[in-house]
Amino acid sequence: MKTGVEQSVYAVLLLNMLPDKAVLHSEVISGQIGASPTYFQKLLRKLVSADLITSVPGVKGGFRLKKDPEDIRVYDIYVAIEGQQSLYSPSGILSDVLELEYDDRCCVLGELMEEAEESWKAVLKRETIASLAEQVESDRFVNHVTDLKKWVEENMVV
Amino acid sequence: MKTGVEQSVYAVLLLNMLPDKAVLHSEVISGQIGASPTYFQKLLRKLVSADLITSVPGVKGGFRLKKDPEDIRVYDIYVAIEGQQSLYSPSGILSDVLELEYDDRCCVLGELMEEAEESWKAVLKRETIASLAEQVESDRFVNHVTDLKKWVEENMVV
DNA sequence: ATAAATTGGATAATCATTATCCGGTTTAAC
DNA sequence: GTTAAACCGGATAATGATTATCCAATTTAT
Repeated sequence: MKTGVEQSVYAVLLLNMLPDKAVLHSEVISGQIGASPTYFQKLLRKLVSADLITSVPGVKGGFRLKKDPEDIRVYDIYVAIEGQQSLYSPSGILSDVLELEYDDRCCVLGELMEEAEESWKAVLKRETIASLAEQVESDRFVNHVTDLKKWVEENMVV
Repeated sequence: MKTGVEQSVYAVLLLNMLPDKAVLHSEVISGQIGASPTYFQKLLRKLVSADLITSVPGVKGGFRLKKDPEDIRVYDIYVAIEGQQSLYSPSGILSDVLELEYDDRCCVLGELMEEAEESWKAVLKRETIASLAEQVESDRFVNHVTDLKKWVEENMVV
């Protein structure tokens, strides 16, 4: 998996710590995450296009969650960033070898890989931002999270 | 997934059609699969290093299965080609953010991705070359497979 | 001996991801 | 209004992993 997805998940986790109506400037987020600011904007925009977060233009602008954290699955973020393309893109090798018709392109290996991928996606669909946030708070990181929340309050706008 | 794995699986399926002690020249295989001959040799060598196939050097040399098809899992081929590296390589972003100790690097997202990957691998571990070959034979491709077997007999050595 | 195959290393080409730049639009504050 | 600060979107370069090529060395059947 590409790092873009990982960074995006953490960005959404940060936005989830915002109080109502507050926003976070994109450079503030990318700075905290340690990502390239310009590239990170592209990622944020993909999240906007996917209706996961909202953007506020202009001075005092920034980004904010659009959906409830319970309604944002890790899988949604994955799709928003990487698109619907699957991990496995069948090149139709065996199809050529066996001179199959177009309908049969979904050959044995393709079927297997598709099943494997569905199994992979199922795990990502199970977890939401809310459940992740809960883990972060309840687990071993409680102290650090309070620091992080303080940082969010210091850097948020409006 | 990279095409190298896909090509390798089909190569092993081809080798599985060989009668005992016969071998297939690497360029014959890559020609049938439609892969770059020189790069395909690298793939075959990885399969050799993983003890999945055997190579016979010299005139009348080539490649042959080393294990029984029942003992070659699709997952074995995947690991042979791509190595143990996981789909998800945690960049430790949240670790930095939360200033975690090294032991805690396995943060929430990392654990989730690991579980997803295990689920993905499980499907690949389930299927073997033997079961794939069985599907190919029993399914809709029976006619084509006999053609393919004829081709193998015409192009094999010894 | 010779021809034909694999072995292994060094190296180039290709492609997707990541990163940067710039002009345009929106909005808060003066 | 004017200005400053933010997002928007397209074009484009840099990076890195995968794929591809070449070449000398080794092995083996004829």
